[in-house]
Amino acid sequence: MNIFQFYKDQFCDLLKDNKYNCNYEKISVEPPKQTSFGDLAFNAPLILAAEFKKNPLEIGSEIAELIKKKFKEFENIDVAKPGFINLKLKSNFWISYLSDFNTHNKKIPSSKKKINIEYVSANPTGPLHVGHCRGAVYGDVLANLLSFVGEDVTKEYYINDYGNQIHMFSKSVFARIQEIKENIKFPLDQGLYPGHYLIEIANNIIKKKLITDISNYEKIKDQLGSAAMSEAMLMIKSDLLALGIQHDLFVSEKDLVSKDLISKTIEILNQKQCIYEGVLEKPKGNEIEDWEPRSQLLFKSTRFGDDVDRALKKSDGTWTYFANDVAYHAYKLERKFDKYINVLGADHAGYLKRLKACVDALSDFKADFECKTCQLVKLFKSGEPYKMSKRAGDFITAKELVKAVGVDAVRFMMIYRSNDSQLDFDFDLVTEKTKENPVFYVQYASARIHSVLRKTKFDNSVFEKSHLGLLTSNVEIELVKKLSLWQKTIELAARNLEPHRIPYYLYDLSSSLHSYWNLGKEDSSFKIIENPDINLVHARVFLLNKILSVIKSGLSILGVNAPETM
RNA sequence: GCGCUCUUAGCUCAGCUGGAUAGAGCAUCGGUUUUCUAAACCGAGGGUCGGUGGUUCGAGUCCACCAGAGCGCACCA
Repeated sequence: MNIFQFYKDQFCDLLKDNKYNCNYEKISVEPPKQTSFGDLAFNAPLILAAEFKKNPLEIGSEIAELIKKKFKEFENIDVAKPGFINLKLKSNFWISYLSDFNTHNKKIPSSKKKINIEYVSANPTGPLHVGHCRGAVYGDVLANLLSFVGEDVTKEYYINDYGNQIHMFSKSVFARIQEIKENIKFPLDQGLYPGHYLIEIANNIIKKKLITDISNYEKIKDQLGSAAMSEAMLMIKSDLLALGIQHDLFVSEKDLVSKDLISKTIEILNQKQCIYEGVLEKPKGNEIEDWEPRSQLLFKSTRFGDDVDRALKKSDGTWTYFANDVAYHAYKLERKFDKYINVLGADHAGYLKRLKACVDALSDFKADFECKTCQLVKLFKSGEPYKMSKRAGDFITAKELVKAVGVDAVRFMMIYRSNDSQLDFDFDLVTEKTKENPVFYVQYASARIHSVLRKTKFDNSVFEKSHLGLLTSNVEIELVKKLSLWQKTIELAARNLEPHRIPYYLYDLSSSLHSYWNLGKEDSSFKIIENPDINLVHARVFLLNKILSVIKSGLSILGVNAPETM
């Protein structure tokens, strides 16, 4: 239960019943700035004061009286300075809260939202590199989070397996095959993909006998292209698996093209009068040598908030990449989701407005379509920027990163910052086994609790919950209060698509746990296991179990392991 | 030139649909251990929230302008 939401609803009903009408959207029940203020801060006096043109403190004491009359679980109700009502819940409220605490909220099936989330969608021309990792993890954690709060999530990958780059890729693989089979040196001056992974792809194609006759490139290029791409996709899927990611659906651009979806979609836009033949202005700023004014088929994206209209056809008359993408989004819309999320790298941010524009055009502004970008990741090693290898086409792959620091560290750290902020990723820090490493710190909390569970062999089912009343110390009640922030945290994270709130919360909870743990060193009455009162031991273990369940749930949303021992 | 994102403690960053005295970690300084996992804990100092205006009872949060950083800017994908 989210107690803040619960009391907000309760208090709003109370206000309504007593004719305190206002914009209830503005009313909030939140944790106060300082714990000394109590457990809940209710801002109604500030909102009502404006509405009723009265002193907030005066209204505050009226409402405080109403609350006092109706609710018995508050130990203290104060009206404070600018116009807050601060409420402190009795400790027996927290005890019963703990007793019923659950990490999940049941969601009524009818309120489930169908959500499509597209992420990674890296080109099928080679393995994932480190630059893909952040968006990949962000998208995946978001998917986990939305599933956790009860939504129906489809994880989607769009494969750009069509167009020029695929020809170049296929030529490159061909050159590598020639190099292997006929000792023809790989040409470095023809703009081919130089990366070493192409050798691996070439070898696989030879090994699997996917292509045997290499005498005439033109004759086999389509077959070779498909073979090379499916090899590349195998690489990507294996990289994703190493990152703990599995998509539900892979949509192929080539399929959309072969189903003639592009011209069909463009015709829809045409009927909506969003298409015209026109000439784009020369972009300012960066000089383009071979620029020439050109009449092209254009999408009127400026009507939907874009900066310029966008080309749908190239000068040779074929569809642009964007035209295909419009069709892809039409295909998404056709499948009727309640919400569409698209995760992109910061380097594609410039693409965002035209995507939104085409979705708005196709859906008549009805689709809930949101693009999220992830800022770049800067790699560090012991505080120094990490230099990538200079060899052309060589980069740190996702797999190398996972191999170097482990999937837990990669996932946790990639999500540890707001997606809008650039991220420093330090290879050394994330493998340290000290509290400086947040991954370790949270996992250590899990291991500590497990160690207690092992020693006490405590059986939840035989525990008499009435003994929870033995948890009388302030720190224990504070721990329960911290647990109560869990629901709020995931709801906020899910609503705003901000999964970074979860590791922050877990860090905070772990810190409270470690702190609690160490009390026993100063004062043996705080020892959890070595305590004469067996019922108190059980009550404390019950509390630890609930903390563990939150840590486990949180880490499972992040896709990070919660270890039993370390 | 235009667009998107960022600017909060020495460093790296949180900060909820605008709310009370702006929070963590690192670093610095000082304490706690014959351990229920010290791979931990406790304490101290440290701030003109990039700048200037505006909106209002109230702005780190919203708006405008300015400055700095990152990313991107026909037909590629």
